[in-house]
Amino acid sequence: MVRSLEKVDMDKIVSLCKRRGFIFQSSEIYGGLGSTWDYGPMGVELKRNVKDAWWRSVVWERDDMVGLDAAILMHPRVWKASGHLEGFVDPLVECSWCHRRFRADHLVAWDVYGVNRGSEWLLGQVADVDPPNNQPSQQVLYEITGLADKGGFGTSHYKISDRPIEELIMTGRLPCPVCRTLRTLSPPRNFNLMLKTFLGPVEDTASTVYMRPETAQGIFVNFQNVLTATRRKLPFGIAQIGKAFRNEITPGNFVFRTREFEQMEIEFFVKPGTDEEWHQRWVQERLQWYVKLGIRQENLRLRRHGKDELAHYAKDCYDIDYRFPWGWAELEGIANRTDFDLKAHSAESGLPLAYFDEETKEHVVPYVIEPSGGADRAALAFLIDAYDEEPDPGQKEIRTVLHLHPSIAPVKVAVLPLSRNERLVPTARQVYDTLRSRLRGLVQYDDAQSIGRRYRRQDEIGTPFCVTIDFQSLEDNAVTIRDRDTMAQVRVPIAELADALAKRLEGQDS
RNA sequence: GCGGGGGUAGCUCAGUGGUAGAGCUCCUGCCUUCCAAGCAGGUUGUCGCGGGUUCGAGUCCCGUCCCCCGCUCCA
Repeated sequence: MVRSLEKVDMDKIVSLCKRRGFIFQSSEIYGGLGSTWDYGPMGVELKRNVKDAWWRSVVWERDDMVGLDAAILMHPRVWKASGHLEGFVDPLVECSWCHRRFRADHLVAWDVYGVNRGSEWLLGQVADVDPPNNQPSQQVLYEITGLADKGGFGTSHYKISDRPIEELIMTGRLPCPVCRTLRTLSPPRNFNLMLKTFLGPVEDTASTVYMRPETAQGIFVNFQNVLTATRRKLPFGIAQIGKAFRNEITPGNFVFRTREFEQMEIEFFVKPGTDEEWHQRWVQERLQWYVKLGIRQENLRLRRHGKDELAHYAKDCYDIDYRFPWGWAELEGIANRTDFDLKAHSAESGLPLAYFDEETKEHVVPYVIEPSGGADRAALAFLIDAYDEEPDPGQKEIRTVLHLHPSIAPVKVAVLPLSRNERLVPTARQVYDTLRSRLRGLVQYDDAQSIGRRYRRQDEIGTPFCVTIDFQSLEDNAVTIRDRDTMAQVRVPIAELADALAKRLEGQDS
């Protein structure tokens, strides 16, 4: 079974998602609403399975984790304390000539002075985006000072100094870092990435609240509650799955970046000093989760954030990236948030948020390791990685099949009578009824059209096993189990069918 | 926000001013044996939306929404 990424293009995925009921565009009959998507009957099963697998892995299978489900709407002061009100703002600068946009805080600017006989004068200004070395390039210097025409002279004649970016932009003498045009950069405009709404029926008197931009804060503000209620000792973690909202400037790539999305977040509280070790452990733990559920290792990578890339709360961060058809992109970030959040909420609320260490008889503010993944992104990655088109032996048709791990496949088993012949129906319905009650997960019944067509339909939604009832079944009380990946068939007595299927579905779990 | 491409049946798309189409899918019936099979039938459209020009608009004009690629960013 060779699955190459070249076969996957997003149009085919999007098309399959709609055709088979995985993902629909939201509000489609009204022309759609940008960046919002609805999960159909297959999609909701897939996404639930992904979330369940995550929950099982990080809560049920561990003894150092508990769960939580906090409200989406929280007190506005939460966002003041967390820094989102101030810091979750991208100051954007736009060049009116080339229409490129830059984050002002990613621009680095220098004044360039010429020096002659002890006096100095401003030759010009230079901007660059995330330069590798903290200096403007020689080429840029020549262009901005016009020295190239005069044959140029050495850098010893320059004096370079940093200045606040905003001030430089206002002077109009700072060129666009890409097209180098002068006087075209707009003043920085703040894009607050939080969605606002109003609490209370009358808009003018209602209070402004925010739709949470991350589920994490619900965990931090409940830290003391959980600690008291569960009598946990460090280290321990709190897991939460829930919707979050961000006014992304540029959403896109199907469900990859949307303004409403679902997070699977852990805040793992550890003693200061042990945080770096726990960080490494969680990075490996989380990476292996994707591998275990079937994502090919070569399509996954770890990427450590550069210092300049870190969020305002983070000391260190690794991304788990997946090789999407459009390139490497983040599935999950595992950050070391230090004691930033607990201390911030403690300061804002005036309440101590700390842990009493019985050994040292001291209060400590735990450090926090945060594995934070996107449920929608994970589901999409599983879908893409499972997608395959195989040549159909003997036929010219291609077989489209999702090689989904059984535990996340939307339909576990399909029950297919060989034909609609009425003699087959009672046995087929009986098998269907039994499997529905005995198996964990969705079981489908399909008797429409030829058996081959029905196999292909199930392949396309990634159903691991099909059970076929034929006329011989009426004689020997046995049915056929057909394997999605190999298309091989084995005959099993009906009495043993549920166990045989359960074994196959769970046997591939590890 | 800017540039480029696009929106016609469930899907992929054809249709450059004159009766809305094709392939696949889907549905019904027949078939005692297994991989989109065969035979016989059948359903499907606010041509993204709103205006305008015209005797007549899927087609031309204006506006608008949405999708894709790029610039940006994160889960």
